[in-house]
Amino acid sequence: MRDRKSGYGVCPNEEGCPVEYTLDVIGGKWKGVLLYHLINGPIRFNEFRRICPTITQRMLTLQLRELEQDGIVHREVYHQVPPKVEYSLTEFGQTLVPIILKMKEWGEIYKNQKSLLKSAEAQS
Amino acid sequence: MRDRKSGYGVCPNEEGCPVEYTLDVIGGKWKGVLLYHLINGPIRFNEFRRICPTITQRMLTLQLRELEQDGIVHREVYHQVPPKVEYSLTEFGQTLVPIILKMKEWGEIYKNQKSLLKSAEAQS
DNA sequence: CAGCATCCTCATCGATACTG
DNA sequence: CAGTATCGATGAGGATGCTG
Repeated sequence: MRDRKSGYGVCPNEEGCPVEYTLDVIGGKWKGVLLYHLINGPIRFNEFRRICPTITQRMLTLQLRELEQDGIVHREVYHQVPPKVEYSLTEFGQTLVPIILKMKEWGEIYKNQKSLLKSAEAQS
Repeated sequence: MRDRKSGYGVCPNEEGCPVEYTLDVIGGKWKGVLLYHLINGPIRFNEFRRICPTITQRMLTLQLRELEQDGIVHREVYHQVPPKVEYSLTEFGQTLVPIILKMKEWGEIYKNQKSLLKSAEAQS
């Protein structure tokens, strides 16, 4: 992911790939999850680490930076000791909320159902 | 992507990551695009290659296989000469259509707007 | 036509150590 | 607390050649 330089516009002769653009923004390994949690309000760096213990510090930083650069996430630095940084959705980021929620919804519904369908298809 | 073995369930202590599951299914580099085009009906292998000229044969095969294994896409083989294989959305795959369309919508709207917001934020 | 197999490259990601 | 820097391993992905 994040090969936007060469990534977006992979279908040069055709207009119909805005889906790809969207996926490029939210399709990172962790971005969906991070965004999902940001819906409820600002989150601090180490809060994320608690929420997703398996994400490495490095990845968390990188993914957040990308979201920040895409204008999805705002990074608010409080210059104090100890330091405090809060991440939140920008107005632009808010426009993604419906999609995130739909993905959440779908995941909840079909997370289990899929295995059923798969085994059913395997028999046919 | 497609590290489902270790990928899904990265937030072990928490339930709220169905988003991740969904992204795992549609988040592949090309899956979104492939699915998007399948909304309009079955597509043959080389049709895809025409639609997305930059995708390699190998990648196309792999991505389609994954979608097939996830029960999203159906692969219909016509045993004839020359061979013909048609890919289509399964019923299960159809449940993803609203999400795909929402992503398409978002991509269309914000593809341009983003750059505006970004430059605006850069100045602040 | 619609692939599979192989080789190889380069980006991604994790682990570890260090910092304002 | 919230990172950055560096190194090394892994695996995604491209190029090429062959097949039913």
